[in-house]
Amino acid sequence: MLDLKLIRENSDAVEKALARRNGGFSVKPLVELDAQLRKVQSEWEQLRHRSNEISETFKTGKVPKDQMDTLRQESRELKKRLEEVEPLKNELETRLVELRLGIPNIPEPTVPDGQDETFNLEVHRWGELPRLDNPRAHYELGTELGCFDFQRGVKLAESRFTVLMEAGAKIERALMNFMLDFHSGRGYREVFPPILVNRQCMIGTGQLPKFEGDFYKCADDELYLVPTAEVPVTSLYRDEVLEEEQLPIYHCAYTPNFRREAGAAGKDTRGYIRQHQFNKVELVKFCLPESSPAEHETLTRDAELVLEALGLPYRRVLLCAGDLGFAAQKCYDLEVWFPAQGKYREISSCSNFGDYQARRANLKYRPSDGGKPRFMHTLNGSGVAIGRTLAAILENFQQSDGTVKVPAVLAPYLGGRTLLTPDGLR
RNA sequence: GGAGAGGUGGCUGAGUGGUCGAAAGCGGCUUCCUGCUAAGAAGUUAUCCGGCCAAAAGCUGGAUCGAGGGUUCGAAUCCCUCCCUCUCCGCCA
Repeated sequence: MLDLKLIRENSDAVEKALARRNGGFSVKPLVELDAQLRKVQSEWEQLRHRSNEISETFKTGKVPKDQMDTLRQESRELKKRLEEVEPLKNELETRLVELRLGIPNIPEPTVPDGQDETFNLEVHRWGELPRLDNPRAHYELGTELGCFDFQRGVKLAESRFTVLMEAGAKIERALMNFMLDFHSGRGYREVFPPILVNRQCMIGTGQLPKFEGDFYKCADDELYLVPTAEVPVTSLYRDEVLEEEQLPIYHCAYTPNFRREAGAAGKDTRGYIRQHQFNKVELVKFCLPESSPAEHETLTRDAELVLEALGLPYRRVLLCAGDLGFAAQKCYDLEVWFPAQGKYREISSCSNFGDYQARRANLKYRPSDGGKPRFMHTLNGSGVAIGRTLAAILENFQQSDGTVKVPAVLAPYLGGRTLLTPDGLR
């Protein structure tokens, strides 16, 4: 959510900044509604004021008998008028909030222009690409090695659900534990949040109300399956005022994630890249406004270190304004190399949200100089997506004999076994 | 799921129709005193929105005692609906 005063007083500048995004967002209707609301609010306040005055005179008990009825009458008339003005005021307020919730964050100045991912800027690359004559796709290789059962996944749920079998399940679990241990050893406090969350959480981080169709919802309970751990973890301190000394706060969290992939028909239909349910370890930071740019860099770096520890070649990309997520003001994607596809694919997305989510979720801190509570800044990034990591390991570390060398850092989580063969892990 | 109790300021907790944005205590902040590891005294201490103001300060209006509605000139207080928490029972990994 953007600052209403900022929109009101700099609507042209805000409009211009938002124009860098796709989607034709305009604050004009919001500015008009705001002016209208303030007019109505002013009348409403005057009515309430007079009404309060009348009550006040009663309170003193010094009202002559003959005036009491007149005042009572006036108050009743005020109330009648209020019954017209108040619903209007409420309606305008509701609409204003709805409009505000529908406005995305403003791209930060260092974010490049551009409408789509072709305008994203590569920041750097890491790792050597594997030399493979005929790299096989992770889904073929993984099925052969008994890691995936795609058909039965569909039988149990529907398309884009997969059963991980034996070595596949074990490596997935090893990755989960490895990433959690990795990050909690680097100052990220581990949390394991609810996977069903209420609507307020989804609004707080920016998923709702704009993207209603993208998420799974429990019909009878007004609860949503989390599309990312970002949602519950960012909401941890919702409606709280923390002390400045408590910041920054770093959390890491594993959750399964659920996405309807509504707009993704035909994309990545084969394989383990795009699932309705997938595992991810997420990093979330809460910090002071002035430190969020630096925190963004270190958070992204922490995600990169996971890929480096695993030995997976990747590149970092700075997203252009048109490719930026709704709530983000700046975002780096980490893309891991998929030899069979011959391209880099997103495996982590690290965003700085500024105070955008903090306004929505009401995340504040009290400055140590004793000033008024202020909105903090929030950041998060995948640290990293586990399913895609498994797929990348299969593709990058496959060998000519059909086996896969599993990264050594996972050995402690696999009973020391790091060679994936058709007969399982050895 | 059943029965009961309850939701008040950063916390504890009083308040059953106006004198209540709210006692008291704790905590926080400021000043004073003293001076040595702690204590005393006084004052101060919620959030949000609007207006005046270039802005801050300040002044001023409005809202907020779980949420929404109702009764009344007037609601933390009375009535209705909903949500949540706690205790006991039941059920259950």
